[in-house]
Amino acid sequence: MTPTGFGKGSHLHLIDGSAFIFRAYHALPPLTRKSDGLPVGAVAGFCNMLWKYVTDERGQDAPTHAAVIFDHSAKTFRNEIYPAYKANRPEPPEDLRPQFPLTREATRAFNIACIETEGFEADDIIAAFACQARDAGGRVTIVSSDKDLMQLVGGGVDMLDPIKGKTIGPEEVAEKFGVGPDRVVDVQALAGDSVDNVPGAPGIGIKTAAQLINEYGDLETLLERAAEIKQPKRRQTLIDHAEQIRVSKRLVTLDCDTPLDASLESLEIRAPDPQALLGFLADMEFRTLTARVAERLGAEPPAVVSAPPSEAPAAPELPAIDHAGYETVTDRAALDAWIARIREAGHVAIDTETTSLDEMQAALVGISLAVEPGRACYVPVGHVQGSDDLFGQAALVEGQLPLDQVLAALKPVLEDPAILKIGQNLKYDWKILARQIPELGGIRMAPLTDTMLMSYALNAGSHNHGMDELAERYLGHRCIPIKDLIGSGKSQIRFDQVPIDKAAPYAAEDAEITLRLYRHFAPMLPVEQVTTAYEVLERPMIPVLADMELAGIRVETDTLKRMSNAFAQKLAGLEDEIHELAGERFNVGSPKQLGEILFDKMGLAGGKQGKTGAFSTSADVLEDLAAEGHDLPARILDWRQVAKLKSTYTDALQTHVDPDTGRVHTSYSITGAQTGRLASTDPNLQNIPVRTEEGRRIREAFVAAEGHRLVSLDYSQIELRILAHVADIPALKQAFRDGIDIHAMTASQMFGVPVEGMDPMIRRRAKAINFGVIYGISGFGLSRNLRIPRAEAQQFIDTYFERFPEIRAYMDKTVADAKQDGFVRTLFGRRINTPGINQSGPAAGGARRAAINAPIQGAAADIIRRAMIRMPEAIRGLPARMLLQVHDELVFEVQESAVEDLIAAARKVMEGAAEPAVKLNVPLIVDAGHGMNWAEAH
DNA sequence: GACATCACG
DNA sequence: GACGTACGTGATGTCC
Repeated sequence: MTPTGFGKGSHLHLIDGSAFIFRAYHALPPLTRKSDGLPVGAVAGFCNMLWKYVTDERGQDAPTHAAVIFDHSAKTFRNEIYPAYKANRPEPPEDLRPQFPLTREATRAFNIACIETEGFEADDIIAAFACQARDAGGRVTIVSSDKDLMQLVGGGVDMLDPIKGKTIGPEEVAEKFGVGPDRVVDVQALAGDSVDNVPGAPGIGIKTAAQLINEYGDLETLLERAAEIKQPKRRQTLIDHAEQIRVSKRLVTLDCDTPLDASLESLEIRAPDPQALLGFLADMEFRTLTARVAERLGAEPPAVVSAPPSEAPAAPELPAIDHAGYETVTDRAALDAWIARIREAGHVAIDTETTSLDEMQAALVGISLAVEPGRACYVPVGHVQGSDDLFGQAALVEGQLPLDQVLAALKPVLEDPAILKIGQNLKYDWKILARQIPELGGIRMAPLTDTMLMSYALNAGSHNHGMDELAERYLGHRCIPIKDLIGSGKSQIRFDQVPIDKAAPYAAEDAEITLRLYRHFAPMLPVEQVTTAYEVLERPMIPVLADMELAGIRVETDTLKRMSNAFAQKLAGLEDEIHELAGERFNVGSPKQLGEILFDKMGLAGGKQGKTGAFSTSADVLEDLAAEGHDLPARILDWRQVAKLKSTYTDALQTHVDPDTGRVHTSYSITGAQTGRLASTDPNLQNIPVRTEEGRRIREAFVAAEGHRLVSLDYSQIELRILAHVADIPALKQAFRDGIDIHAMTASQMFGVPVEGMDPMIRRRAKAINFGVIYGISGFGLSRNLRIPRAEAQQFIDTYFERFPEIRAYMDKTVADAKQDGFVRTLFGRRINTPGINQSGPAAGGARRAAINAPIQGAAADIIRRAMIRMPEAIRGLPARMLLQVHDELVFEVQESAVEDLIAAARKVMEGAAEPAVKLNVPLIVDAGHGMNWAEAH
């Protein structure tokens, strides 16, 4: 294509390549090329971003010219002006360095101009191109969100934040810097920049700088007239540091005269050469992207081979996932042949299809099996046709093997201790099969291994662990969406209504994918040193949780109904009162309408909040208003509390009582929380009210069966005890050994007051700090929690760290480890990835705090898991069942006569649960209670 | 489906 | 000086 010149009507995009790379690196988990282990995560992210950029629809706004600009070397002319410039930039991570040249290659593969010049920063090159293009009468868009480039905005130049998709024009720049783009460098010169090590004026930030520049017009005028400044400290700073400020300005000012190796014309947009682009992507072994690009370009995708290192024996090429080797089993001979295959292989990947996600209600529709990649079968047993009859039953499709015959044939295999059952979220299938053929005692599958739990042991913190996501991520395969079979929304059908020929490929694929995931993950466990965590903390949870869920807990619907009625009356009364106070009727449940009434109509203080610009009406805000004596917010708080209790608890809980068992059967997610905690859903039984008297009464509806009692045992202060152990804090450890009130001890040490006769207020503050520390405390957070001034909160924290210096050391070490390794570990070896830890900016704080919290919360989760896994054996012979787990509490149902025996046995297991893996140097203490219902037992 | 809110440890 | 600010969850109702 011949260059056609650059001028009016032309539109140049300048892409900040380095920003793309770092963004890609930190956004993605470490990824290596399969064949040789070359790190390619950042290249993958970079290519995905470029591809998204290239394929974005822009219509009229489409660029005519484009270039990606990179930094070439660390030393530039700025180091001659100021040697310390960018001196405190950390070295790029080890696994990122080899990826820099690959990103240049990627850019060329996309056929976009790739620009870098020795000795010049990307920002200056961008500036020079932008100035030239602007002077030639064209438009320029800088694709970056770097604030250092904002000085270039205006006169046909704007910016585009590639992540948020937001255009940055003069207004946005003014919003950020408080001055127009032409004065941005003046503000930056004054404020300096800690990241780039630009000194600026000490004690002056962007706000103050903008105020000064707006007052005096520009930096030179300001420095000349510095003597007129009223604030003495500020005046002296500017006078003393005038030279440093001028140097800073030279550092932040981008150079439009930077020499350029390429002409504007040469940046004209060119279509990529499919061969070159696909060749590069295949070489990088990016399966998904290669396929996507090939499809879009209408080209044949090249084979993506991850050849193993040449010295290793070649692994057999796996057949493609193409559904060709799938079989539908409809006769006894075929089923027996599959059972023989399973026996010979010694393992089987299994998946069940059912009519419902609720395992208590679900009926079995079919079973799929796989023993080797490329080959799987589906055994339909419950597909129906036609509509339901009067009893809600439809006719079975002809030709399916009888359900009971299939189950009776499979039971010996599924329970055979020599045959490994491989599944994805096996707890689901385990529960389904346990409920079948009750006359034969159900099917209790064993031994088990679970690809979802393997992924969790390896990758907790990096991503979720559902099959579709794992298949796409690790096998480069997109599964058939369930929506294609059952639809969605109102027209959704049950799986048993799906025709067998449509169901078979879907179901068989699930078994095959599971098998392939197993082959992928299993060898990684020892390499990543998570085998023990998987074997000890994950895998054994499956039957334990399945039995708890199947047991359920008895809930009295009548009690809930009575409460619902009482709440309804109370709500109606409160609503009348609220409308009266507001002077109009409105939806009390709408924060939007409430905000308008409180803050617009009544004019109460409490400005706008949040990114949506809406008023916050959260309990925090309303409590402050109520404390000032306003009645309306106080009534709203009352209404909210009752409404929550009614809707989430007394109403919703009734719908979860199983009609067959009269009990509520929650479902625990083993991989739902990043730290190793369980999560409870449908319904969530881990957040039943307890903190208020009115809420706690809901627990009265959770009752023991006839002749039984509920027993609750909970760990006392387990997270603080773990902190005392891992951070090795002598004062804390001693206090726990002596069994004294830990918060009172903390207060006594911090404020120098005796524990005896302590002011409850002081103790409350110490308690808040003790908890705050576990969460990665900040002065701001503590001040808000305690409603005290920030300075005071900060003072407490400083005193705390002074008194317990080991805590600071532990936190620093945890964060340093996370930064180096990309993960943290609990005492018991559980690994939690910390992908955001090396980010910069506001997100970094959150990642840092999460990294500090994870080993503590995670170790507590490990301990109770260890107790739960040992519990069935420890209480065998007692007429008792474990029903619920609430993070640090276990709830049992036991015959009246055995209450004390159960408490003794369970307490022994819980208090000794860390051992023998870890010998804690603080005692674990378990408190116990019992009663007719959960309120009494807790 | 996003957001705000609030229940728990 | 400024940034944004306690950790981990799930369910509900409103509003677009």
